[in-house]
Amino acid sequence: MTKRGATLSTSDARRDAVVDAAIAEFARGGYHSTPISAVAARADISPAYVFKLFPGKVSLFVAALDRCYELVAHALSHGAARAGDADPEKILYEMGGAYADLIADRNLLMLQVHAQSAADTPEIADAVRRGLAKVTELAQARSGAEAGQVQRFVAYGQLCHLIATLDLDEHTGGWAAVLAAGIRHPGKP
Amino acid sequence: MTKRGATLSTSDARRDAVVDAAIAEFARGGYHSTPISAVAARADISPAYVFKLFPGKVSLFVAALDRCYELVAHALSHGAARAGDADPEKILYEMGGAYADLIADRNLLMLQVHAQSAADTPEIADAVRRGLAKVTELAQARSGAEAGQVQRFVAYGQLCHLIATLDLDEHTGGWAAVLAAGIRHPGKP
DNA sequence: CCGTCGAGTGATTGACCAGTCACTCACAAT
DNA sequence: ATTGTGAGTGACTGGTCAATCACTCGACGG
Repeated sequence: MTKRGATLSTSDARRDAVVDAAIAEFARGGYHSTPISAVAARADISPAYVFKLFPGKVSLFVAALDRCYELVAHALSHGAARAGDADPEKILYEMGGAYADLIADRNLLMLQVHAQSAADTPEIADAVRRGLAKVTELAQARSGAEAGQVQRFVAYGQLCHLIATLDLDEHTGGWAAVLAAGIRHPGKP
Repeated sequence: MTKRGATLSTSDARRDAVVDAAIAEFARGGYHSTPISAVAARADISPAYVFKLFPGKVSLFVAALDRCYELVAHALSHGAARAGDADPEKILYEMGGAYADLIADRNLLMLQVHAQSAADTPEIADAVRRGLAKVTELAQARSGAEAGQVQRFVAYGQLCHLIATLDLDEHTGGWAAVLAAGIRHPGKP
């Protein structure tokens, strides 16, 4: 997290704004089909200036991804806090609910999907591993659950990504209802 | 499945070869960063001829994806057959094993990952939904398992994709071992 | 021997995009 | 007033890629 609230030079503020724009744009188009100019336009600056704030396209994507996992970790942490000191299963359930709330707008979710697909770029793969490590360790530490429960937690998170990406719900067909059952659908209460 | 073995004009044989090449190349680079010329080179034809065999890049990708899900369905079907009429849980377990064997070379796995990321193209999203419907219905019908078990089956399949994409194994760190526990790692016995 | 039909290609076009560079402009300190 | 500094941009470059088209070549029937 860049030190928001601390004295903040204009260019650091810009950098943060560009990261926000990058999350939105990369979530829409993915890494390879999102031009820097789209991010620049959303942040209301010129494409050239993006390259003064970040050394290249990859590092901008990585910055967006780092921020994404930061937000996810933050949400999970709050979910765990909300559950208090219930049993592990219940704490994981609350964390899942907090995650569902966070990704309701789909940006953070799609960014993760696109990142997985772009993981042949080593810097991106590293960022995903870093983020996933943080999330996994946080889920395990805060819930006190066994490894198998944490594994299931992440697996259903991945399933949730698939469901959201494909816009599945019961009206898509019986098979879709099987996959989506009990998964809080992003964008719906 | 294209009628392999039936009398087959030269151009149909080419089309099949191009689909094979497309699976390999799209699995490497994903949809947006794989040029048609790469597929053409692997199939030993000119890029121009690819456009005579397929109306455009999207339909080539969709053809590759359709074939991918065909192979997956075939593998699951064999896994189910191997299990005989054991209990549903055991049949699903065998199907999972058959899937792990199939995707040992990662091409079919990575193609699915890339397809999910490219699902903002409607034709691709349709193809993924079609394939996933086939797989889900097959798993349910052949195993006789309840919806919840089938859902878990697919969720762990997605987790398996994540693990393979990021090359996770126990030596990546403790958190990776949590996620990868009991998952047959592609490319290892 | 000729025509034609399908396989296959070379060359090109038009668009797009990552990254660079020289430049302007506003402002602050001396 | 002058100078220095950092924010911000316009214009350009080199390269890539999807798609098109006119073309060649060989096989095969008459």
